[in-house]
Amino acid sequence: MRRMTARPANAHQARLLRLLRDGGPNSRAQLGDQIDLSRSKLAVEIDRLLETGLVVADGLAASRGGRRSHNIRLAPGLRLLGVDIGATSVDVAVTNAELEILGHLNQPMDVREGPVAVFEQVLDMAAKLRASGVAEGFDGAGIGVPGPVRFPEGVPVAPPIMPGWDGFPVREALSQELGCPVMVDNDVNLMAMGEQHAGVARSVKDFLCVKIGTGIGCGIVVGGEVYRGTTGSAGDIGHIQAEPDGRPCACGNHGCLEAYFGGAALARDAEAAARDGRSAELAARLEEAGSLAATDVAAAASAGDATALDLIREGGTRTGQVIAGLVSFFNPGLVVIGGGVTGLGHTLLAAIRTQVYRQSLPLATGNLPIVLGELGPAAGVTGAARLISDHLFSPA
Amino acid sequence: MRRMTARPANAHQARLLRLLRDGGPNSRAQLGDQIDLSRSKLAVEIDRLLETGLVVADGLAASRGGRRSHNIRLAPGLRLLGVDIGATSVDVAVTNAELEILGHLNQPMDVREGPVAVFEQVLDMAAKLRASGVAEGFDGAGIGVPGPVRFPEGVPVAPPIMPGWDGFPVREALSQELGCPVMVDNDVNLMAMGEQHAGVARSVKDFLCVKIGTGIGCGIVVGGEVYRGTTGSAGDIGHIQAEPDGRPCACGNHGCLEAYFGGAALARDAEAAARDGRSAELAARLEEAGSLAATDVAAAASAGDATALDLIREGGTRTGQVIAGLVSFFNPGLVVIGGGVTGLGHTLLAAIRTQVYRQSLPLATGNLPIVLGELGPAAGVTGAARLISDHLFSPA
DNA sequence: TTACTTTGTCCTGAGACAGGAGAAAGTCGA
DNA sequence: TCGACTTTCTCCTGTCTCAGGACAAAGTAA
Repeated sequence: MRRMTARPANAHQARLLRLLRDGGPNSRAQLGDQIDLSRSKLAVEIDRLLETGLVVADGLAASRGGRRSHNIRLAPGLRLLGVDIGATSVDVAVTNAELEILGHLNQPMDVREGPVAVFEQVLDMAAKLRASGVAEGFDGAGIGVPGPVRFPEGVPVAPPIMPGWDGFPVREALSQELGCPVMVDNDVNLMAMGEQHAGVARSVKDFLCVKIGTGIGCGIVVGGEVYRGTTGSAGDIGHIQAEPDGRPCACGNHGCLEAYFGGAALARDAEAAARDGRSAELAARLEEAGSLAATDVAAAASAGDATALDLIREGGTRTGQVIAGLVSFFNPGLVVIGGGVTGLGHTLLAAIRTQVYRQSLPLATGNLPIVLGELGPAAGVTGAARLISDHLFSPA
Repeated sequence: MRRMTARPANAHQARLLRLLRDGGPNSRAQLGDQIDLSRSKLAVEIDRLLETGLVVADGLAASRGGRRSHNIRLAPGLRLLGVDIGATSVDVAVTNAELEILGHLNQPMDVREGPVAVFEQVLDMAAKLRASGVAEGFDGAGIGVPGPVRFPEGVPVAPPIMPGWDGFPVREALSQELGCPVMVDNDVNLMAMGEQHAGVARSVKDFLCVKIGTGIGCGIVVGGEVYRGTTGSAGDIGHIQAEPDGRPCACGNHGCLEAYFGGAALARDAEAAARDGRSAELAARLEEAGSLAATDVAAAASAGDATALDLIREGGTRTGQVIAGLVSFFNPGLVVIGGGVTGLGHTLLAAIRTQVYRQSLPLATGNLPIVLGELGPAAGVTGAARLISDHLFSPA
């Protein structure tokens, strides 16, 4: 299948494409209500978009009391690839132009095997999705990686948990393999974009999105745009000090948040609790599987195991301490908690909330919702699709 | 004198006014190099600005190898009032359109006396400056207050150290008294804008500006714009927890940064050190003055008093701990340290730097300058003038 | 004096754009 | 079934924006 190569010719067209992406198919008249353009100019720009094939006319809508309108929608054949590379697993999904997920695969993976092995797997998964019939090819791809990225070039920099990835030209390499435009970002930023597009953060301009997976990171959205910092490491909160002179951390410092919580720390603490007899429930699970993961703690907690609940509460309290500082500093309109560890659910959320509401300034917490992400594993891939669609729907 | 009431008619004119403000007088040709407009369009807009009186033609510049150019400059009679209200003193200054300070007064003041008394004093100071001949009237005024502000309305909200100010319509009241447009903001944000306009932060897009005065606050600049947060309390870092279960703080919590450092805490600790005999130097000063302030600690330190130096180092370390977390989170391109306590100078700066460089992520600190503000007390009033000039130089 | 550079003005044609007129297509009540 | 009214969409025209060429003005350098 011939892929879309067209790009909007001007800002008006870009605006229209984004309106159609975020609001779904719409008539000329209703688009006119959302954009500051005269009917005539609007008609001209839509005609041009129709010519390029970026949008299509799609039948008549129901009457709203007068002549029925022609529906305009984004090219139905447009396909985006969203890739969310985690520390221990990878998500690959295909979306249409409205960022609706048409196919989604998740596979275990070890990011430490390096970019070549990982992208072989990713391309294989993409091929499987193509074979399943949801796409004949891709018009663009967004990639999330679990570490800081030099965003303009799409290159990971100094990723602590990703040896072998430093400086690897992800964007360029994948763009060649896939034959379409590619954008690369931090996985946490993509989760924030996903929740902003289709999740709990719709219509919020300034918010934080805390992702607790193997490590802990935070997506920062300012004025509706992801803020990435000067070197692309903004939001790297896993190594903020939670306890002066506390536990040693893999990063070389002491007392980092990640030394106390996150998938890795939680698994280690759970194994310790299983071994020294504090929790029979966890010990049984360790016996069975040979090692423990965050999901085991979640299961033990929902089975009522007191030690597991304590581990979650303590981790939530530590995380809440750090978030409380960030809330005072950043004064967000919303805090979203997401990532693999959200399986810990409301025990975790309650601990975080308690700590933040107790410790942050009343003015900053007065109207501050702290909520779990609503998209789960779809957040990352949706955000990835959104990243590349923002790129495709910009004037060339 | 008749004040300027004209405002730029469109974005081009606004852009030109800001170029002239930030770059000084300039020829049409050189302005054309900095703005994306054709010579003809540029000439039309400049002619219109000349008609409104917002800019004036000001003689011929030296030849650059051809015909000499006419200098264009901002209206030389334009006068802005910059007001920086602190906890214990107030700065009032007059600037021209290029934000150069033409007159500057500083007086002690107690913000707790409430807005009516304070503004009486401010208006009196403004009248003194007018009487000194630097201004015949004001085209606009920027006001900084030491607490959070609902920015669009120009109203302080829930200011902890400013009882009686909550909800006082500062913008409206002063606009009536002065008969000119007024904008109100947090004093820390104005300091950041000042350092950005004329100080160490020129040409830096994303930076933090930590102001250590009576309390401790932080101005956040994202993409060249001050970020104020959802309710205007962004940057309120004085009550971030520096020590779990630490000293009680006036805010009701425990272990806040302001319980350990800032003008108020430093004075209290110094008095304690003087009383229990740890420092003869400080004891002598306490004897003499009846109370101690941060300046006494600074003087004792530069006289070589070990206890005073320790107090500064410890405070700097605490502050550095908090800033380290913010640097990991925000990944700024620059950190500016300012406020009254900068008299403590390089002892303080060294302690902060040590802590931040030790504790933050290498990627975030790799190229991160941490420097003292360069404008001193002029930062706040310059920022205030800049705030109102940004407003005046926006399309009406 | 001549050749060349820089600055600034004038003019024209291309395109952007708003809004009126009106055709097309529908609803609804009598 | 008919007429009044609404909504959608197209076409047209006049106004405004704007870029860039031509050219005049003013200077430098040899």
